[in-house]
Amino acid sequence: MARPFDVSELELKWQDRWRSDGTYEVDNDDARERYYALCMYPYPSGAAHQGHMRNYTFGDLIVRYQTMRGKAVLSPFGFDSFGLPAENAAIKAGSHPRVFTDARMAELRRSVERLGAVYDWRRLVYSHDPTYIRFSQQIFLAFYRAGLAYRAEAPVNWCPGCGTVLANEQVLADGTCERSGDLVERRNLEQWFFRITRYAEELLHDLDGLEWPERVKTMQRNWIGRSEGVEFDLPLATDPSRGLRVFTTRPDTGFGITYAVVAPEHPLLAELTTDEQRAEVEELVRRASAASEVERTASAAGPTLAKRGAYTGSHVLNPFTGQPVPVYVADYVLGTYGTGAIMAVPGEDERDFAFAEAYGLPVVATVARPEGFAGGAYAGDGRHINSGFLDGLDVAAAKVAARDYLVERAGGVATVNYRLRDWLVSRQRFWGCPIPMVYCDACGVVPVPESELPVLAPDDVVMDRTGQSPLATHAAFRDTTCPQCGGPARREADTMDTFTDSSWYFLRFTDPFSTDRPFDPEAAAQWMPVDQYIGGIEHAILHLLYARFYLKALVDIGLAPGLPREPFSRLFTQGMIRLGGSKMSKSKGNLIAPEKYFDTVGADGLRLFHLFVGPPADDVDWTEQTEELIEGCARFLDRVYRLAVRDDLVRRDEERPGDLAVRRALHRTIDKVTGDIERWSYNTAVAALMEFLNTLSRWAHDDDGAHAATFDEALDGLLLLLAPMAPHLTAELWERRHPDVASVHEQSWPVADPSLLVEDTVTMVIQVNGKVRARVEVSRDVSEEAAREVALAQPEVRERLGDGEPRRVVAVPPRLVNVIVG
RNA sequence: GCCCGGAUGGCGGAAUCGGUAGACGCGGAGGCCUCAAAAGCCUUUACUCGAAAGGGUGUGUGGGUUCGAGUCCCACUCCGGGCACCA
Repeated sequence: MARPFDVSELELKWQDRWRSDGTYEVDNDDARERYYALCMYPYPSGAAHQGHMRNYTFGDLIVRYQTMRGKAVLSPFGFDSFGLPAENAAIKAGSHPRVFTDARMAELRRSVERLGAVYDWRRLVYSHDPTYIRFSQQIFLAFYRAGLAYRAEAPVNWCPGCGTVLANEQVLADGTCERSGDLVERRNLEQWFFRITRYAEELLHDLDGLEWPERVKTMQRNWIGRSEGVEFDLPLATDPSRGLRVFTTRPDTGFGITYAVVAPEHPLLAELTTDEQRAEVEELVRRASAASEVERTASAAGPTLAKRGAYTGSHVLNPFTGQPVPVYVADYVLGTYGTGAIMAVPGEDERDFAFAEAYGLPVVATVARPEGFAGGAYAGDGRHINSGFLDGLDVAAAKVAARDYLVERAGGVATVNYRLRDWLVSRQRFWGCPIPMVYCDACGVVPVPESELPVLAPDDVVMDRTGQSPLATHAAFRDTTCPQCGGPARREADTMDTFTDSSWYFLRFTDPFSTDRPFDPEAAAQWMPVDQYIGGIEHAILHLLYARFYLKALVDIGLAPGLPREPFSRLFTQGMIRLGGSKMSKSKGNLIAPEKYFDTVGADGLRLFHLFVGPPADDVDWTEQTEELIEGCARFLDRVYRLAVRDDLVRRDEERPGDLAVRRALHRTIDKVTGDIERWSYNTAVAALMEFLNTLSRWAHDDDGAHAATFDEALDGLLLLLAPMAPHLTAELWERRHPDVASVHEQSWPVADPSLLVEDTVTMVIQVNGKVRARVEVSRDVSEEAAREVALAQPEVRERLGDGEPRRVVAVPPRLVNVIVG
């Protein structure tokens, strides 16, 4: 496609200028109003793909727009540079992961700069920077001192063939290792946890004050999973003085308890299991320990369920009826949630019902079914039946009465339970931030003194084929002396989850210069919270929850005094780019590199495409047609260029009646584009600019010529509105038109003149029985009466009305009148 | 399986508060310009019946609420994201 100008030359010229002028560098003592815009820092997978381009196009639009609105905009860039892919690549190449990672970071930075996205590069932050490692470790130690970090046993995926721990991603659907094909085992290891559950209530509560997409807040609420209920004892049939502790949110259904289920990990299981049942129970426990949690909680119904539970041979007593009910063990009950045991009410719980059906257990309905109810379990509201003293009460009232009964008679305690679990941060890997702990035979677990930080992984390692972390076997790293007693000690060989790095990088951006602490709290307080955070919907839960936890904890333990307790006041989650039906990512190998577009349609063309293709929150399917859409966007930019540079335009001084319409169109466009940018509707903002260009060029090419002042106002307005979207072309055209004035990006964002926004007349729709039959021009402030009269006078209405009177007339002036006849 | 989304012309999408369905663009058709082509410009384009005027149908499926539903409610189908060690 032939362009009327040299795209690359033009764009590179402006990118050089922005870099050398430091246009988008901001200092911490900037006097302007602050604005912190942030795209989630990327994992450096290599040269950018279209998902990155989309992300940074949105982010850069905001940076430039807010700058034109007069703000000091903090726009930093960094890399989430630790992680599994680099380690895998290093194993494959037999090199050090840093070599791979540094190269990929440079590549990605080049693509991002070529897009024309502007950052304060002095503030670059990346996870494997020794300075960053040092402060990540300092924070870990502070968490440890505050009791927020502790050790406990937790299972890992163990591949016996590789002799190493696998990530969930490396375990195939059939439970085998993707590398060796061996069957993966679950093995318990002592590992480090962060006590995020201490903040469960606050993490839940504070969501209310955030300007986040509702669905992300809903996902987080469900993830935290607060439920109010009762914990109580089901007395053992053999010894009623002892009990099986269970948690339920439905104490009201207690009369319907027909069996109980314990998790395979439950401490009482061995005792509950009778000799006749032992073989069957042990078989089930063995199978369950090999399965992942998703597998265990999957497919609650269906024929496979029959293989997923076993009778223990024991009974407990239903505290409501006093009747003995059997105790089962089943894999879908998790040891980590609640008390690891449940009371089963198949009448009101679908999974209990499915299990009861599979094992031939009785079902008792304790809530009256609505008429026509045909299902098995009924979870809705209704009057209680078959429930003794609860009969006749609705669910809410029965819950209270049943709870009081359990508190009195069954050692019950009203409790709040959370689904959220503590955060397991240990990773048996090399390419991550080392956990700064030492194990001494004499002193036990000893933190590395802060003066000895950072603890860095050694460089002289060979990433061998097995993938086992070299930290565990590297003698010079492993063997150390105890900071307490000076005796021989071992270093912790595990590294931290990379989510720990991404949980505080946005704080480091506010002050990446401090060398004695993670960040200066005063500087951070000036920028925080992030005004606009942008990233993929796939981060809706984990990253965004961990980062929220980190900031709250940092404030509480004194590392971030004066900071708000929430990091991201506004969040936008962009849709993903899909190619062939799945997410575009390096790991899937379905990438479309942006480079080829830089030379043809330019960064501006590609940016405009990402803005125009659809709502930013929606997924984009990359298809054959995508190329043509991109060309269309470049075509629009060409038309802007030609209109701006043409010298054969007839410029006249006297005004004509049609000129006002162009000014009105301009101000309507200013109003529309500004509103659309504020509400994340970039696709319609671009459409409005295209529409305005159509109006403007049609008018300017008219034989009468263009009124000079109107033309200049309109074209300048167009360039200003387009500047955050297509920054290179608009900078160039602005400079040609105004060589002595500051750059378009240093101009103020245009403001619409309200007097030019109001129209005198509007189109009113006349409907008969809800179908549009006529349209009439009416005054904006037409009265209801007048609207009604106009409608009834329309021939299309009279024709359908005949001699009769309308049954009803609904008038909504000045939009429409609906005449109901017949 | 559980939690969260989505579905509108040939295609991407618009309709911001329950009030004109299809803005804007892509593609297609016709034309202008040209020796010709590319580029550019102009007209047209939901489907359907009709020569036209005009009529009917239409926002994944089935029901409901309403004067009026793409938008609200109920039930479903299909597609996508997350499920705690990919990031």
